Amino acid sequence: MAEPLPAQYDPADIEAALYSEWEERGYFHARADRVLTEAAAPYVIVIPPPNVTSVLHMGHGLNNTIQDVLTRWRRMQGREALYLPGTDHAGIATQNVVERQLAAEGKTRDDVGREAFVERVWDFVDRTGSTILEQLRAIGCSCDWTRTRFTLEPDLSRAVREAFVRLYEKGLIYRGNYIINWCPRCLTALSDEEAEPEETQGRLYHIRYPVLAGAPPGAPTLPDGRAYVVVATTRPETMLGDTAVAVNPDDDRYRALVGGTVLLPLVDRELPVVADAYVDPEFGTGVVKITPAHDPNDFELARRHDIPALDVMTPDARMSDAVPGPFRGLDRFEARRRVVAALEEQGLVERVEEHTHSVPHCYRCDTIVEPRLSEQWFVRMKPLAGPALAAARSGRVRFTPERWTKVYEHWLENIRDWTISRQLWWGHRIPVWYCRNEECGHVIAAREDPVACPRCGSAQLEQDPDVLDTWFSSWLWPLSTLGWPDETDDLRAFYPTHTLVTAPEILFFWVARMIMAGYEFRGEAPFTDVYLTGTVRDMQGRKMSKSLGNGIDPLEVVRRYGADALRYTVISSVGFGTDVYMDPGNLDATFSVGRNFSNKIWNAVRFALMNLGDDVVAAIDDVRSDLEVADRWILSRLAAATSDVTRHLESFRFHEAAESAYHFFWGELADWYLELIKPRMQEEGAVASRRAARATLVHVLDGVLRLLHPIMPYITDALWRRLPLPDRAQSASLVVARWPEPGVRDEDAEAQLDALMELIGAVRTLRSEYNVPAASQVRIHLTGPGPSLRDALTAEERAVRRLARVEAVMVNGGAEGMGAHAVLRSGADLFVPLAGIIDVAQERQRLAKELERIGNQLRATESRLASEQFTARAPAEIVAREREKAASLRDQQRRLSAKLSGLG
RNA sequence: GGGCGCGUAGCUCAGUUGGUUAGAGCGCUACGUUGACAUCGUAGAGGUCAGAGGUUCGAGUCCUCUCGCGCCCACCA
Repeated sequence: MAEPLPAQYDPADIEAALYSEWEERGYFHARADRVLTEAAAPYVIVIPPPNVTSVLHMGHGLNNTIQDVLTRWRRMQGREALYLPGTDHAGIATQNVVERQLAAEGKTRDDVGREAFVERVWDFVDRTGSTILEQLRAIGCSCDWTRTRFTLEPDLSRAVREAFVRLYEKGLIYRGNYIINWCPRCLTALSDEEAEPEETQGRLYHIRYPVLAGAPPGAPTLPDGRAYVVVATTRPETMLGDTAVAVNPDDDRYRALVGGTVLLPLVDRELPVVADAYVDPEFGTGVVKITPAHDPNDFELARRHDIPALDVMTPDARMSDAVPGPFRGLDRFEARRRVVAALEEQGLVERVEEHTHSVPHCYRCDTIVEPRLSEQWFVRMKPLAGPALAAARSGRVRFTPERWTKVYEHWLENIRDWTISRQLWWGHRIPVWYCRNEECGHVIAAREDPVACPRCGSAQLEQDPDVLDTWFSSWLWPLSTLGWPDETDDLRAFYPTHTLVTAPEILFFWVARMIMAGYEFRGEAPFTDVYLTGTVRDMQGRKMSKSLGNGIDPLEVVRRYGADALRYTVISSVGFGTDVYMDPGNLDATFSVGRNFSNKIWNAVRFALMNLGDDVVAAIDDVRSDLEVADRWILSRLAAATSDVTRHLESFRFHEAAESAYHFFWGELADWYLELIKPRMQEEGAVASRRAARATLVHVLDGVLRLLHPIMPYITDALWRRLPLPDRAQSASLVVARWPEPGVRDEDAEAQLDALMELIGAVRTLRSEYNVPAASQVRIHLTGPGPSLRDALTAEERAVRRLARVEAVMVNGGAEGMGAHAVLRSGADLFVPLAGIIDVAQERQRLAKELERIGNQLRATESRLASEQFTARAPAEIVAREREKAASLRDQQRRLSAKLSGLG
């Protein structure tokens, strides 16, 4: 016999060693040739690449555990399972980290220069970039580490170039002057998705603009006699860049003003007044200042009316030299104060209102985004959106929970062009070169760095200084990680992938764009299912984040309770598409479910192993004829659990899958079956009974450990290896063992055990209610037990005696003297002779209350049965059930009444 | 301004197409070291399923409205 297991489960004893072993044996390695030449069915999950700078948090813990559960489960089902890991270079995020390091040395990126800076980032990434991947190992993720990818590695960069050039050649990538979201701190453009609106308390300033020509009749006048109109704005500092004023064409108040001019205060510029339907006459004063260079709507309006744009800010959002002297160089918010002060001095501020509106913030650094006129690269999205939309509508790509489909569709239907250039250094350099030969000026987008201009032959080429949005590499991830644009074996074997597990926050950033890229570059969606997880939040409902300091470190949880405890807890907390709440302040309570369950598994199996002894265990099929009712019952329950867990995993109902396995293991196997067979295991004489119990036990443990393995890989594999399996497995580890087939239910055995458990429960309840000391034995009398209970008693009376501390079971015994009384659902009455312990008055009261309850139920049931609508329309089995219920209730009523009168 | 989601036991949540007595874990109470497990066992208390109407033989589940939370989208300066 193997070494006995320690009584306390210590995950640290087994986890690290097991993981190395799994990895060394190549269990996580998927082989393309099996798919291509042996027709193995693949199952592929490509990891949402975490930022290369990040450290594991509970969001990853949740996400990657789900991915690993799916991967391990499919692997056990015999699929060629690939869980492909990797990291994202995360343009802004990573650049920020290194810039902060430089700042600590008192330097900026410009001080070191582009080349040295990028080198420094690579250094940093090389040193720290594998942290998060190591951490994924610690939580047990069965990734194929031989295929680890990084978005900025050469192969993937080649994919990025290929994609860019193809789109460019198709005319889907263009460069233009537009208002984009600009982060004045990161000094780069942001996509619409990267600018996050936040409700902000601001002010609405009403400013008087003197009218030069076209003053509306009755317009108010300034002390100097000039007429004026009032313009409302939330951003007075931008008025320095006003180049027009607009009103609604249907606004009668300002009809005279259209075509006239006003004078821009502080600057003394003459501004034309135009009419445009964009202006809402209801809002503010109905007169809008137009600042084309600093507001996207104004920009569009200015285009329509051919109004020039005047940029009045520097990239870091200070006022530029285009504004009057006193304001030059001022930060935008300081400029706002000064502008307002100057206007007040001149009596040009009519009033200031409090005003709540949403202001876009940089998703990386939370700085208020500045709309800025600049030349950027864009992808035309409309043509790409079509197939992606059709995929969702046809169900080719399924979203779980389904409601996300609508959100996805809505975004695609209203898609806008994607700003893909970023003014950063860390990332994929835009593969565009400009010919500096003035007579040529050719623009070249190329897969390979060109040495000379293909048009004029000049060697004076200059590459675009910008890099591409990080998501421009991410959207190719399922393709590029498998080798695209080359036609690799991996690509042929594993594309399209199967399940994408990710957070809904990046549905637009990433998921939708991947689907578009999949169709555009390979004519096929990159995956079949998208499972959107909830967000991990603290008890106040706040998202866990580093800055709030409310996070839970998954590694801390692994250290304290083990990876399996973490995984079980997380999986069982995953409601269907709802957020997950965890208490960072009380890890013991939060992870008690998983920790306690791990310990239970450990001890139950340990007990089983101690009892199984050294003899060879028979195969279940060799003991069929000797199986007793308890054996048949647990086999039937295993069949039920197997089909439940499988079904729930198939529909992404992780909570239910975890709970089914948990309930079977703890509530049925440990609580009942192990207790039921204890005597049989130790009996020397009854060879067949013992042999059947041992065979069943091993078979059931084997089955349940398999069911639990995807969720709790370590403890299940460690224990499974110790099982004395009759046909010592084909495989040496659960990782590559087969997922069990459901097996056949045994209704008869289930009915018997239900009755038996109910009887034992009833006796226990009585003992507890009447404070019968644990040590004292009682006798029970049963009148009219049903057939199931009768059979069960014949087979398992011993169990009743032991588990309920009963010294004798008397069937058909009448009422004798005073007795406690319980009504069993099976219809049997139970009397426990406990003379001298029972409070008769209390018992009478109890019986009366019970009678009333039964009377109510009976009335309800009878009236339902009396209703023709019910008998006519309800399904036959429901009606039959109601009839049985009524009969049973009447029976109970009769007995209780007799009992009550018997009490005197 | 549109759209979506949530509200079930003290807490965190399950409850798949409407169908027996609405479940789990934690917490709480009582008893218990009966030879796997005190990270345990047995028993128990605790719910007008947010509220109001409706559909139905039957509603936690479907519909309408109200209240309270949360999220997403949107160019009202």
